[in-house]
Amino acid sequence: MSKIAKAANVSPATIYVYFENKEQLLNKIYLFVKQEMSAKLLQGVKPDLSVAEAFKIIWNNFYQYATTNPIRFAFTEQFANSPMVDGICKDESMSYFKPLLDLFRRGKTEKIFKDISLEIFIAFTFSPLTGLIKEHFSGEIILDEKVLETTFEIAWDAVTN
Amino acid sequence: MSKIAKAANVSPATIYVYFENKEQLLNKIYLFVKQEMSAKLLQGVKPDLSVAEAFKIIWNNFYQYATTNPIRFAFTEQFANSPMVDGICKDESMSYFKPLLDLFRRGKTEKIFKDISLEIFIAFTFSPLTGLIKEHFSGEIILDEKVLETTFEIAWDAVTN
DNA sequence: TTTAATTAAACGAACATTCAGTTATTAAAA
DNA sequence: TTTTAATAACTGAATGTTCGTTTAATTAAA
Repeated sequence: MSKIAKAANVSPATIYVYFENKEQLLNKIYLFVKQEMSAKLLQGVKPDLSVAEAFKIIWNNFYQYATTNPIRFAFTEQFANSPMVDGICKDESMSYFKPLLDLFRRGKTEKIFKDISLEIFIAFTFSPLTGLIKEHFSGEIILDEKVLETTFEIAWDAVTN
Repeated sequence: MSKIAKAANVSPATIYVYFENKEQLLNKIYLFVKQEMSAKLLQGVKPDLSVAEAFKIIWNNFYQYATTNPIRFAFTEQFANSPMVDGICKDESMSYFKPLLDLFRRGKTEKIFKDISLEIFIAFTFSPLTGLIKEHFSGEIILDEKVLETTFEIAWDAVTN
C-alpha cells in the first residue's frame, strides 16, 4: 500500500478514502484492466464485417494488447489465479466481453462455429494464445508472425464446422 | 511459515534446517507436485499402446489428477503465474514430462500429429483442459463426462492430421 | 464558515528469519 | 551392559521488519 501510494504521489491514507481495503482496490484495478482490454479487443471491428473477419481482428487485438501491455496482462493472469478475486468481480469482468459473446452467437446461428459452449470456444481460441504469450514472455519460445498465424489457423479450425 | 510449521507439527526453525528460505521451500514443493503429477499422467500407459490410446489415457489422467487433487492443482497454477518461480525450477519441472515429449515425437514421426512445436501442441491439448478445470472449480461451468469427451475430440482434431 | 480532500504519524498484527539452548541419536569407551 | 562423548536434529522464543490500516490534524475548496 505504501509503495502504491508513493507511486501515485499520495499518502497511503488517501487510498483508503477511495477504497475500502487492499483487496477491493486490487479488484477494482482488475476490473479496470479487463475493461480496457475488452475495449482494445473490439478496435477495428465494424458491424458489416463477416464473422471470420471480425474474429480474426479480435484475436489479433488480444495478442497486441498483451504484448504492448505485458505488466497489465501479467497482473490479470496472476490475480485471476489468486484467491483474492471475488465472484462478483469475475461476473462483471465477463460482462465487458459481451460483444465477443454476441459475435460467437452470430457465428453459431450462421453455422460457422461449432455447437459448443462459450467456455469451450474460449478454451480453444484464447486459452492457447494466452499460454503461448506467457511462454513468450518467460523466454521459453519466440512468438513470431509465423507461429502466430499457425496458432490462429488451428484455433479457427478447432471451433468452426 | 509459522502456519506451515504448525501444519507439519514442527517448529518454524526446523524448516530452515532443510530449506534456505520460503522461496526455496515453495519451489521445492512446486517441483514435488509437478513430479507427482507427471507420474500420475503416465499411469496405465504401456509401450505397446498406440499413440492415440496413450495420449487419451494421459489426457484423462491429467483431468483425474486435477480433480482429485484440487489444492495441489490450484497451487501449481497460482505459483506458476507468480514471480516466485525461478527459471531453473521451470526447466526441471519440464524434464519430468519427457515421456510426454517422447510420445509427441513418436506421434509426429508416425504422421499422426501435425508438424508443430511441443508448445503449440500443449496449447491446444492441455491448456484448454486446464482452463475448463479452473472454471469448473470456480463454479462457472460443469465439467461432466459429455463436455470432457467433446473437449477431447476437439483437442485431438486440433493437433492431428 | 462549512465542507471536502488530504496527510503525517502511528498503530497492532503478521511476517520471515535467527539464535541460544534442549533433546535425540549414535558410537565409542569403560 | 552401562557410561560417556560427540554429533545431529529439533525447538521456543525473540528479532527486526514489513504491512495494511486508522486516527487526529491540516490544508484546500466552496
